[in-house]
Amino acid sequence: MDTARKNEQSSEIPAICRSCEARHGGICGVLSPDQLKKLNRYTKQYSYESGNELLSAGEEAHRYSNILRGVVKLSKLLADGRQQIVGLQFAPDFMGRLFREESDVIADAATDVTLCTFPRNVIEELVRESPELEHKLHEQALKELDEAREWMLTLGRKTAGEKVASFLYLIAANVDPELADHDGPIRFELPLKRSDIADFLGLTIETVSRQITKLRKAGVIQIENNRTVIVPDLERLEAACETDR
Amino acid sequence: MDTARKNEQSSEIPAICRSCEARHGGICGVLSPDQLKKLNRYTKQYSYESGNELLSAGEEAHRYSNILRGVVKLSKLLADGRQQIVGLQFAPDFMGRLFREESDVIADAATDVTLCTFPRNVIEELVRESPELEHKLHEQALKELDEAREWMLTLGRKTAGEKVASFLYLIAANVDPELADHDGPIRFELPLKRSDIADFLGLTIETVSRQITKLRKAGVIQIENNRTVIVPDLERLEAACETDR
DNA sequence: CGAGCAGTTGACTGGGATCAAGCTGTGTGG
DNA sequence: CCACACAGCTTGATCCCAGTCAACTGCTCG
Repeated sequence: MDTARKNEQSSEIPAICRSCEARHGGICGVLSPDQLKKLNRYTKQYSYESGNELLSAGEEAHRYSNILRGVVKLSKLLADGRQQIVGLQFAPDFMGRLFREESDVIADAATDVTLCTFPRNVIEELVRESPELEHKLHEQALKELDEAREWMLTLGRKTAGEKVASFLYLIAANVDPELADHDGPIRFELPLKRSDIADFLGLTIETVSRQITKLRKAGVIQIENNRTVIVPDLERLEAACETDR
Repeated sequence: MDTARKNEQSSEIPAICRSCEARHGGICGVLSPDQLKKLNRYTKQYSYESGNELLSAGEEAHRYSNILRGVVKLSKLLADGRQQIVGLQFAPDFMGRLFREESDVIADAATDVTLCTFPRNVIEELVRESPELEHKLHEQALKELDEAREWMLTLGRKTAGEKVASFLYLIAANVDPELADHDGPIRFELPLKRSDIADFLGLTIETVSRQITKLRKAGVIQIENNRTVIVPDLERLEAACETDR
């Protein structure tokens, strides 16, 4: 019977995976119990404190990862130290540049982070034998491309005030996606400190600070403890993302 | 015999595909003769003059395309008309956002463009039955993501002079990839007019013009006819991409 | 208590935007 | 053939937004 077969299969799923939240949204969701068992033989979990480097540019990445907890910032550097954050990744995203020896971005823990890591070659072999896995990763890449392009518009054409509003909106939407059509106030922790926000927006920390103050004085947001933000009306914040001229 | 079999197979490739240059670098290269024949039943070629719109944001894309000739710009708009180019595509790139009803970018012909187009559902069916095709498209998506992130660094952290140098360097490298380690002068046509360059760099046309003049006076580039550029020493141009402070 | 990090605020500066004029090539019609 | 219009580009004068430099607050940790 079908349900019996399902139960039998799921009983073969490694215990550590069965209790793993990343399995549902993450790439492991498309793997068969056998594949999960194979992968599980080589996985290792690591935890990092906020600020630690997970992967540096040009370094050969021996392992890929799922993000189980926390926020990872991907950034790029110029020779003289100027920095730009080019992506943020949240659980249960897959992290790592497939089909390439080395990464050209730096990955840092923006918050405390836990990763479930696997060796390059194991993942690449699984990708070869599982079109579903490749499809899943392909979709994630397209999603990241959409996000990067949206962000290029922000970086290239928005004012400082609009940039800060856009960042807050991005976090508000990402932290609680199901609140998108919810009308009440939204409250969340910023995963980045001011200097990271500045690196994300192509601004300085002073400008970020001033624009946050401005949004606060305009009543669009409220601030607690520098890191906790309350958005009383998400639509007002959304409007601030592109009307500041 | 193997070679005989190959010849027999290749004789089944549709004539129009056999003479198509995009087949080698493009996605069609991974398709079997049978798949090519199937696809070929639904393909249509279209040509567009520079400036024409190929696809508008929010519009449902019924067809995907290979770019056979020309340069396509992908851009995004804000409500008040501010524009940002978020990607450039050259032959033989594949064009279209897979697995999504509608595109969130506008595609315009930056130069005269010829496309080989196919219906959405045919491509998506081929992707489902051919892991090689999905892999090829996945790799292109990752390449575009790398490019987008490189450009985010330029948009967020470079000065106007560095931005313009970076753009010229990008074109010089893309137009003639095999000239990468070639020492002599490089000469090429800019595929974009000044206003497009400005939209690509997040600048105004006046600033673009001034910075081009500055590079010309510094001897980094020479200009003929506003559109033709000569780079006597690619390394000097490369240096100008991130040392302008 | 002091050291040090994160954030805010103020005064001043400067790079790129804005506004405006002029230049150059190209096509069009008399 | 010239006169004209127009689009693409350049150059100049001025302005303003965000960067820079600096001082200060608040918090945490030793």
